[in-house]
This record gives sequence, C-alpha cells and structure tokens, in this order.
Amino acid sequence: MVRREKLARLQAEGRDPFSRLTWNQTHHSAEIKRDFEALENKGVSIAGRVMSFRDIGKAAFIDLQDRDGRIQVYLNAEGLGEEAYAEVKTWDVGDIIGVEGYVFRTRRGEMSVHAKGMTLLAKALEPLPEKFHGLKDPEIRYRRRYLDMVMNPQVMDTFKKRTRIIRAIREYLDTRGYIEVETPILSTIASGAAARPFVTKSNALNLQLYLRIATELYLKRCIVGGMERVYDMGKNFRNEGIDIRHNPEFTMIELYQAYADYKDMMELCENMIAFAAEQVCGSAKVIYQGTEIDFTPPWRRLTMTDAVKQYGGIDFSGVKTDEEARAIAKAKGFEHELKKKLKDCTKGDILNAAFEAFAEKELIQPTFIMDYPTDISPLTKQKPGDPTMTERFEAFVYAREISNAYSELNDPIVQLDRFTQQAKERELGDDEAYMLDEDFVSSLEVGMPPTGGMGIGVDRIIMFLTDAYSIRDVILFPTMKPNN
RNA sequence: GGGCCGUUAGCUCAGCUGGUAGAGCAGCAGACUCUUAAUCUGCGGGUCGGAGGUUCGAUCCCUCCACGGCUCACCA
Repeated sequence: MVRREKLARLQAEGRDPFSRLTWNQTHHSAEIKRDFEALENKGVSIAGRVMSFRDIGKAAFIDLQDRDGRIQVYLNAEGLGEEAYAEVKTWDVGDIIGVEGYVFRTRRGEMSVHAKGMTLLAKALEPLPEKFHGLKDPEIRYRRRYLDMVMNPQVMDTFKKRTRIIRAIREYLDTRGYIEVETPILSTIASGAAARPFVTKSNALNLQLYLRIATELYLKRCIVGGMERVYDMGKNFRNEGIDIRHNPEFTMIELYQAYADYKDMMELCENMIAFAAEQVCGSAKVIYQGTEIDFTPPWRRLTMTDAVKQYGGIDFSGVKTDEEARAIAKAKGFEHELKKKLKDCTKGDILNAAFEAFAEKELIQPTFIMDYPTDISPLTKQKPGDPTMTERFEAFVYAREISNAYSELNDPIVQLDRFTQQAKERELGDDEAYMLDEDFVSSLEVGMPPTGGMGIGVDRIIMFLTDAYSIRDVILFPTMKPNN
C-alpha cells in the first residue's frame, strides 16, 4: 500500500492523522542523551520525524529526528500490544510521530526509547531523499530548503548559529546603550549607498517607491532627534548581480553613535565581531575554508594610500593633481579597473581603483583600510588638513568587505554640495550615484552632533563564523528564479 | 550580461565510437525479537529538462530555450 492509500484508509476509519492537534513533547533527543543517567527507565514523551525504519520482524527500530537530532525508538508487540504494533508497521519513513515510552540502552549500547504508545501525528505523502547520500542537488537544497533541513544536519546547525550570532550582536549593542529602531523599507528616495534599488508602487498613494538600499539617512535623523546611540538590523535590497557573496535581499546592521568618530567605530567593530565569534564559536579564531581567521582585537590598521604603496608599489602620497594620477593609472596599466572614462576620473577614483586592483585581494586577516577619497564618500567628514580624503574605513576579511564606517558628515552645506556632485555623476551615467534626500539635509540643519557610524554585512559575518562558502548557505530562502 | 559545466527512476549516480536505459538506496510483497547505510528472497518503477534539426535510428551529434552551479563583469 502506498502512502496516499494508507492515508485514505486512516481517514475512512475516522483516524485522520491530519486531525491531530497537539502532542505533549516532554523531552528532546539531545536532552535524553545528555541526561541519560538520570532519565534511564523514566518515562518520556517525544515527537519527530521517522528517518529510518528497521523492521526485524517481532521488533523494530525507528530513528526519530527532532529539532536537536536523532534518538532511536525500540518497539515490539510486548510494549505496544499486537494491534498497535501491526499498525505502526504500516507507517513510513518521513511520517511525523509521537512516542511515549521509557529511556533505556539497547544491548549494542544505543541510548533509546522503548515505546509503550505511538501516535501518527502527520502523514508524509512524499518520500524523503535517500538516507545515505542525502540531498546534494543545490537547486533542490535552495528551492526546497525544508528538505535540506530535514536531510542535512549541518544546515540546521548553521541556521541555529545564525540566530545566535544575531542575538550576540544585539546583546553587545543593547548592553552599551544602543536603541534598536526600525526605519522604513519603502521610501520615495533610495539613498545612503551606491546601488541600484528595486522599484515598487503604492496603490493608495499612486506613487513609485523604492525598497531601501541602506538605513543610513534615517538613522542619522534619529541622531539628530537625540537618540545618541541607535541601530537598525534588517533587510536591505539591492538590484545587483547574484553570486556567492551577494543575495538581492540581505541583512545589514547600521549603527550610529553621537560624540564618536570612525576610530571609535573601529574599536566597536573589532570588539563586537570578536564577541560574537567567542559567543558562538567559543573562540575569536575561526577556520574559514581551511584558513585560520583571527578576529582577536586589535585588527591591523592601514591607510588606503599605504595599502596601495605596500601591495601595488605605487606612492600616491605625493600626487597632487588628477592629471598626475591619470598618468600613473596609464603607466601601471590598471585603467581597466576604472568605472568611468580615464578623463573623468579624479585622483580619488584612481587611488580607489589601485587599491581594488592590487591590495584588496591580499587582505585575508581582519584589516581596517582607513582614509578613503572624498569623491567616493559623499556622506563622510573630511580629514582635518586634507579635504581630498575622508575619515572613513572599511574592514576586510578574506579579501571581502565586511563593514564600512565613518565620521559622519554633519555640515548641511557641505552635504548639499556633495549630493550636488553625486547628481552630476548620475548625469554622467552612473545610475548608482547617491540620490539627493532634501529632508535629510534639512535634518542636518537642525543640528547633528559629531557622530560615528558603521554598517556591517551581517550575512558575511555569519559566513565566516559558520564556514559557509556561499551566502546562500546562510540565507534560509535565497532568491531564485521560478522553475516552471 | 559573458564564459565553462550540469539537468538520466523519489534520492545519489553510471551509461564506451549513435542501436529506444542500469546500479545502490527509497518503494511494493514476504522472512526475521537488539538493529543502527540492518540482513535475506521476489517485484514494479523512466516523455533521459523542453523544442527543433542531422540520421534508417538520438540519452549520446548540432541549434535554440528553461533552470541551476562555478567563474568573470557588475556590486557600501
């Protein structure tokens, strides 16, 4: 008899498993194994999914999987009664069942539950993937994550860790006086970052809206309003390419602290991530894809100019004009790294391109790259004494950017100039240039204290702490095309 | 968007220079009171991702399409 027939028979007999409402689950598998000495011969009531069924005639063994793992169930006619034992034998791998019984150890030493009563709580009409090789096809794993979770314990472990990492970050900030807020996801202006937004529409307002690409400009309004320390951790949406490091929707935390600067943000960044690593991995040192990454503070600090000097052998410290910089780009042959035509590039564009071409890939251990060109940092305060550079850093791990932070620009007049410059970039064809947010500029006119701010790609942190190769392995339901 | 690779039974995979498909597990029927990838006996299971083309004949060769993976480009 196949599964649907078995279900129909049960329903015809008035024993529809789908009509079951609750089950008194007194213990989980891991608990029984952990507290075995205390629980031996005691009654327990467990529930879960049948992962294998080894029928040896007058007795049988079931591997029952719950949230925490698996526990073996031993059943025979003596324990259940002839009728119930025969009934249980009609159940299938994949079914959800409840088991009441007592804890014992089999002759082979396996900690098990000896069944005294068993109930079918839900019927599985679709068979599970193969028990030994499991589910490997990445397409099925991502599309039907529930199967991936059932079949691959590592997946459940990763997503439990994800939750703990996020909780560790919140704990770190909450205990330091940060207020968590929720800023809008729908907005008429998608600003605060350089990225193409998703576009949607409000029927009620008859208005084109964007999904947020950053929370920055709203969080700074909260600083203007007097919150002093504030953060938003949630989804951002960027209409860009998809690869092992990018999912169109991803989790980012942005935080802002009044009366602080980017150096304070550096300390916060390294301490917070080390804290999360210790909480979840038990150490600030983790292995990522076979390489040890040491998050122990303090992380290495290096200016962008020094990084380019060290890894590219190019010294920009004496370069004064855009013309000189263009000549260097040509001579060193990294013009192809530039996003704009060479003649439109400033010294800042060229320094940044040199950094990306020569230095970025070398930054394996956590490193802060400090002092970014003003041209590519429109929301950032300039360095005292050098208006071409800003008080900004990005943190790199394993050649990937994990955070971006700065001493926030709080001069409304300069801010408006920077937005105006961005508008020109947009006219030159850069559809990722920052959009002007006039209300944000107005908020700065009300007065924003000197402030340090930082954004961290939460999924990427989770990747490092769970040794995940792809961002899809830390996002439960990654963005996929429909397949029909 | 470009390049490379993949798509065969529910799952994991074979399938040689072109002759209309196999294994293991899962499933079904049976045996077995300590198994744990249980074992043993027997049985069924496929529009070979889709559409065209070449050919006497296509899972195999060619073209296009779909989806996925990797990679490059793009990307705070």
